[in-house]
Amino acid sequence: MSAEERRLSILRAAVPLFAQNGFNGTTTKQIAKAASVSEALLYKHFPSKEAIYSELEEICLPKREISEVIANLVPGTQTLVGAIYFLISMIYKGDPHPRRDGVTHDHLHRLMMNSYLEDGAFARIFLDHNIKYWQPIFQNCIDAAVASGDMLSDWIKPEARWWLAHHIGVAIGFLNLPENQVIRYGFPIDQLLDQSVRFSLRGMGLTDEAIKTYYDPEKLAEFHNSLFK
Amino acid sequence: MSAEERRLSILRAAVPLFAQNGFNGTTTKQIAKAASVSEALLYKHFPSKEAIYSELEEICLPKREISEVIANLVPGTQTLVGAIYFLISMIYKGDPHPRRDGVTHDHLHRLMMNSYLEDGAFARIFLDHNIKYWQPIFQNCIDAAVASGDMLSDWIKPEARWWLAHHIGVAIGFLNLPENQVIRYGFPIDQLLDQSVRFSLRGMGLTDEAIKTYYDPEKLAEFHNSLFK
DNA sequence: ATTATCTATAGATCTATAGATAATGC
DNA sequence: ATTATCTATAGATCTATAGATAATGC
Repeated sequence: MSAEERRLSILRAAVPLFAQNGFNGTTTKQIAKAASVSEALLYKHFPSKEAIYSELEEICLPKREISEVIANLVPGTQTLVGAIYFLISMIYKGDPHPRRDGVTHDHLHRLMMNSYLEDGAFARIFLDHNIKYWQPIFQNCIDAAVASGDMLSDWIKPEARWWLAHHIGVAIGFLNLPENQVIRYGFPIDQLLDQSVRFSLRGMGLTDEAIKTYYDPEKLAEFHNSLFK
Repeated sequence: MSAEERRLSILRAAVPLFAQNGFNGTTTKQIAKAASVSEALLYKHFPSKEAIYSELEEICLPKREISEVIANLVPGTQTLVGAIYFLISMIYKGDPHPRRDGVTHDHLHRLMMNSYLEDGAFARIFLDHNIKYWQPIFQNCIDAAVASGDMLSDWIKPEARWWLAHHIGVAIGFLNLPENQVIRYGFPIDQLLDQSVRFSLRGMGLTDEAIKTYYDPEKLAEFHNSLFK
């Protein structure tokens, strides 16, 4: 195996371990075993365990930017509703078909959450990468929705509209990581995505009329899946 | 020092360490040093490092339940708005004056976040404890707000109203833990609490009219502080 | 006498390196 | 020749315990 291939295979092997057990909970021995190499070889490719950890982002960014598909849709209320549904369901549940070979959504999510408890470096790289694609979509759609009267233009900061929807997605994903349910919502968990999207759309300032017109969870779930064909 | 006193002093010393560095990032040596005792003594009071970690909750629950103050207010829209503001600001920023000797809000928050990445045991204990006080307040206030026409009664599940407001609080607290800002909101960070509360109130189904009438951030900040006198 | 505490250390494990060997490509 | 890889191990550190000593309260 060439140096570069081996390097990547080590990183791929390290992702699930660091994701599940955090930096301190993962040993170089575990990584070596998962990558089927000796511990010594790790240090030929990386100066330290710390270096392996900090270079994980290299294989965690998606190859094909799915949000590009959305970027080509006509900006408007319908697209906005779809984008918010898509944003929240992607953060919460991830891709139906993973787009990063071997790196699942759960791994990525846990690496992000670990990062927020550390210096945030990994999270920053990942968010910066993604926000590039999302920001113009949201901005244009919001402008269009406001112009068409579907969205209130009041006290809310434009960026707060999508960031707080994003935050709802992060929260429902994060707080429901443990297998043993921590939060007892008092309603079936399979309604959580729907409730969160509606809550966010209304919080963002979309009128209840517009939500009724444009938010169709079944159609959106279909649309969501169609993006991954 | 008596056995019980020593036990608690060890737990108190361990909190900042586990909070900052997680379970695997904390050593028994560090705990012993922070508690000014020998490592051997730790094991007279606890069977293992794991046991120290899992018993931290003992000193993390507040002595005086601040939400009891709110429970005595008249249920209604005004109280609901106050309670939501209070809930979110407490999760995000914590008490102005810490109520758990030595255990700061930041420690508690980090222990919670670590727990969600583990088995959720600590988080479950803590949430169960608190929800007891909050749930009836929210339930009664929402009923009253709906009855008075200040709150829509539509698709939203009653429990989703407060849980998703709670989630917003968790998210803004969690995603802003790193000293180096990860999220670039595009508006001043000191407006984040206000934006989050408004977003939540609207998402919950409070009418914009009711928000205008009952939500006064300055009064609420004052009220918030008055609770800790 | 009992309780609280310490010193010393066992035994395991962890990160990282030194030095040797096998495989590859010119 | 160069590159990829391994075995073996140094040196540090980690959790936990054994056994001794100091302090306390009847």
